[in-house]
Amino acid sequence: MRKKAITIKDIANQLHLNISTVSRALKNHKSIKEETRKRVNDLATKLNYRPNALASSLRKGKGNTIGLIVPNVNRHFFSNLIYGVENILGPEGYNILICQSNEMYSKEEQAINTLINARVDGIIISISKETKDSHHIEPIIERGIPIVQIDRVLNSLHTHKILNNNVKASFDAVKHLIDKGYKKIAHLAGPQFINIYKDRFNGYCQAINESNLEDKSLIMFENIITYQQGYDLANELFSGRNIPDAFFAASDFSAMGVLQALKKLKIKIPEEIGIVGYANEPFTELINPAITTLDQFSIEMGKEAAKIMLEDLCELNAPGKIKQVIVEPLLIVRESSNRPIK
Amino acid sequence: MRKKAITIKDIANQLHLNISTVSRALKNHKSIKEETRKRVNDLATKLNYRPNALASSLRKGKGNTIGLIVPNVNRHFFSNLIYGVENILGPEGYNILICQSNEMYSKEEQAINTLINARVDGIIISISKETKDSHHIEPIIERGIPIVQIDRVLNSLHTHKILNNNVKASFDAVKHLIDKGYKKIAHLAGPQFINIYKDRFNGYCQAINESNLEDKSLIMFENIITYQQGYDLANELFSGRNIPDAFFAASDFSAMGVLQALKKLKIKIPEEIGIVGYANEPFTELINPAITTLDQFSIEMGKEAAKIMLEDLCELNAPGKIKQVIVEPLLIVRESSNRPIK
DNA sequence: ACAGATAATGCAAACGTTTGCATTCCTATA
DNA sequence: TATAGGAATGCAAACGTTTGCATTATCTGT
Repeated sequence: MRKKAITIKDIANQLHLNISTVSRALKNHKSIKEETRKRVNDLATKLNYRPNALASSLRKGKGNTIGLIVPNVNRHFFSNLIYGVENILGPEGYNILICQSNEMYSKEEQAINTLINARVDGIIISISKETKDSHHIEPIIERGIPIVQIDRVLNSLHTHKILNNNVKASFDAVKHLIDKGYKKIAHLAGPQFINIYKDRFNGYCQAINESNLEDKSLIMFENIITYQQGYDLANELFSGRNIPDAFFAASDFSAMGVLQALKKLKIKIPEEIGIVGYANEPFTELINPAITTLDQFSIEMGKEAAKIMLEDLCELNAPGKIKQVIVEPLLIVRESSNRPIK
Repeated sequence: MRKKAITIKDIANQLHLNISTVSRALKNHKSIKEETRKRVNDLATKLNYRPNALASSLRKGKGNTIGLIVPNVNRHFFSNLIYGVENILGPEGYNILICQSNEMYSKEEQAINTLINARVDGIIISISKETKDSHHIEPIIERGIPIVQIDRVLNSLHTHKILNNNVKASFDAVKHLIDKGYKKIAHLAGPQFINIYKDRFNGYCQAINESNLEDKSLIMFENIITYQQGYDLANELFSGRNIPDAFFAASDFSAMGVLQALKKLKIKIPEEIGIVGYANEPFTELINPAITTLDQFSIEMGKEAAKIMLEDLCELNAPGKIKQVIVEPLLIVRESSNRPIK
């Protein structure tokens, strides 16, 4: 039973003005007499007039909306990205259209179509696990829609990018473990076809190789990123003999799994075994011992993406100029790796 | 340098058809010959045609978009709500426009305006802390835009509501502690002007009052919802004499604070002191001892809200019929309160 | 071969703005 | 007094669809 909305036409009729005059009055156009402007605005508020953004967007050819595609909105890292993006773009008058890929290529493709059809002014995307080619992204580029890739990116795609320096961060983390006197450091890695996990592994390798460790062999366990995987692996390892004395995990969750397993086994952390995680999940500082980890500044990353988007939208960037922001994660040393140096 | 987009007009011209025919062909209208339908569709894909959703929405008077207003997108509970909503509404072809109030009335009001102007088909909202009147919500109702309140609600407002049964859940939690033999149960409460915290306090009161405890006095500490507040309070309490033997916290974070403080003090959990939190934050099951808590089914709540919205949008609901869904949280008993009953 | 029905397509208005250009109405100046 | 010039407003097209109604093409049965 929705009653029809008030339009500028209604206002124009009541005031015996032309719609164009009303339109201009509402936009504070300079060539409108102060008096009529007031009359128009007064009536508008009295009638509870709301401009129809759809009509405006259609006419102007842009909708003040940007699309955001993430694998999942409820994962800590991604919801922080959203938060950052919204915090910059919201106050600038942009609407945020949210899409989830649920880690599926097909849904990502669908989301892109939706956003193109909605005539968004720009798209910020963190790609799904399944995404290995940019076929579905081409239409965005063809249409000249500004696009920013964030964290999980297709390197081959020539777009703005916001990246974490996963290599450096991982290098720092492992270096820190070495400095603390750990000599046999294992890496709990994520799937290597995802750029961020690959990079974390590389950082680990570099640090080991550049070290003065006698034994520079790499101990890498792939696909250990959940709590349970970490927990099980630790138990398995410590029933054997050749055991590492430190873990650098590509995920806080697996680090947590290891930590809990070790605690049950009465192994002293950090005295006997050191642990470093990745992502600075909220729980890492709440647990005892608190877990050393890397903060990714996820909110900042979202903000950076939004800023670059904004620059593109306002055409502040030289056309075709590609920007790349590398965010340096910060090693947060906590108890789980902080043993006195001998 | 955005080249102009293909429209049905372009297709019509190339095929010497009328735009209305093209429009109908693309929509699989029955009165279009199979052959022309194919010709149209083929050319459309060849030209990479994308329907302009703005134009369509304008013409049809509805945009297949729903607005979602939450205090913060990156809080676990709210991002789960979003996840639930998106999971139902996305596949139905609805776009989700996200707004944050940042717990401010003014931003909430602004968000509502934005959404009305965008001509969303419906609004799902979880109100901010500051929101105590519904003045800013009236315009939504006046316009007959379907609205669903979720979790944090204005009770006085006659709208669909998705609620957690905070009273019952809290009652259960405290009852559980009593059953486990705890005799002096304190409540760490949130700000009492927010409905959910008020309800949790009420559930606590009821359980104590209905119990067989000798001492039925209520021990309530208000505004203890962060980790630090819980931590500090516990330390303060245990330096005195008259100390509780169990805590029911309205927040997992303060429960965690208490737990860590007690662990440092070498107090045995759950043998000496029992702890129950609220919300089933991820960390509650990762810590040792794992924290007993209440799962709110936040994703389910989002889904329920979306479903009711969908019913309204499809006019399946009798007009004016208000629905209210009460989600019953589930007590998840873990170690922190699970001592053997004497 | 033709009326009448049915299938397929075309016409034009409408959705609510924005905006370049045209028009009107003043006021100031020569 | 005629007029240039600016201030204020009006006119109408355009944005890209959708849709009721009108029109034309095709078919059926007699």
